[in-house]
Amino acid sequence: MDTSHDPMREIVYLIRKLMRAGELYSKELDKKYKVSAPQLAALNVLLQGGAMPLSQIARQIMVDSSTLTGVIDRLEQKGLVSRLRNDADRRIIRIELTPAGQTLAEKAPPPVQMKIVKGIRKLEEAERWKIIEGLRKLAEMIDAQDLDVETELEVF
Amino acid sequence: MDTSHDPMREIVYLIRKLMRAGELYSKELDKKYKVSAPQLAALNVLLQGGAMPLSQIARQIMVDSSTLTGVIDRLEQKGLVSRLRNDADRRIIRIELTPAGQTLAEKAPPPVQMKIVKGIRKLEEAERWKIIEGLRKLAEMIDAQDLDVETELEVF
DNA sequence: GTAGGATCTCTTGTATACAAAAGATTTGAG
DNA sequence: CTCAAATCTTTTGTATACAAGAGATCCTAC
Repeated sequence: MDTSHDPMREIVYLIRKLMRAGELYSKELDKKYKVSAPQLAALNVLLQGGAMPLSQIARQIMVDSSTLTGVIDRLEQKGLVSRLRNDADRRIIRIELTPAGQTLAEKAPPPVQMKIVKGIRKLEEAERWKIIEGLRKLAEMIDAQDLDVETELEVF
Repeated sequence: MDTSHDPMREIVYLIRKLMRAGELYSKELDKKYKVSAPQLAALNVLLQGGAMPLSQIARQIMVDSSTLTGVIDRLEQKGLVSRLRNDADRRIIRIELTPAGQTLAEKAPPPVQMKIVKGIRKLEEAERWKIIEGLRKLAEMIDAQDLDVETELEVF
């Protein structure tokens, strides 16, 4: 994709590249630790926050509940978490780490795009802050707007 | 996810958020134009570069060939592209836009994360360049390294 | 000319992802 | 108290994604 003349396209291209790196990192994690990045993300949330409902984990790692159901299924099959029906409100299923899950969550790398982190580590402090500020601004923009494809036909 | 005290985690969190925005944007595109973001990306590459083999499209939009097979399948079912067996080298299948595909590729928004683009458009010129430079650095880092999960256990 | 490797596409298997809707349960309005 | 609305998890359907390998075809040595 030729991005040499359009800053807009270049940013999008670069973000796409970062996304890919994240996906490849997940595959690598899966090979070495037998857990994917989303699975590890869930384990980490549980390690930090203790047992909690599925919906709360979903919010924290920003995936749909229906997606997380499958993720938790696979973690349960591996014996890393267990489901507990809440007696006070029987709609809620509390997910908790098993001892094996706790051990893995403590020793495994964080559920993130490590290649990116490696890259960031090599940057100067000032560079790092420039990136953070830029990304924060983008994230704010995304929060503030709603999705609206229709009105954007003339953008490019 | 609490990112208040760790710049590393914050960057990763923000990138994750941008990734999600891209996915949601694709769903929205699909609803309005009946083509997803990867499908539109393929159409755009064809619009820019003319008919070309599947493998070349895959390289340009940075997906695996096996992934693109399915994407092209769905575009073909919708009558937006057609497959042509190359006579000189019968392994190669040239993908080309149909008239309908051409029309759609010309009128649809670019195959990108429009929410992000909308955000970027609102930034000052200087801000914009800060972000681009930061992302470029990250992308360079990612290019320069190989994936290595094992040695990263102590990072956090 | 032919055997072995390289290349291109497709198939199979697994894991995300979301939307929409279903099922179970709780809450709230009247 | 009861019935409708809201909430939580799961199911179903569709679309990415990659790895590994199969199948077809081409190319190179010999």
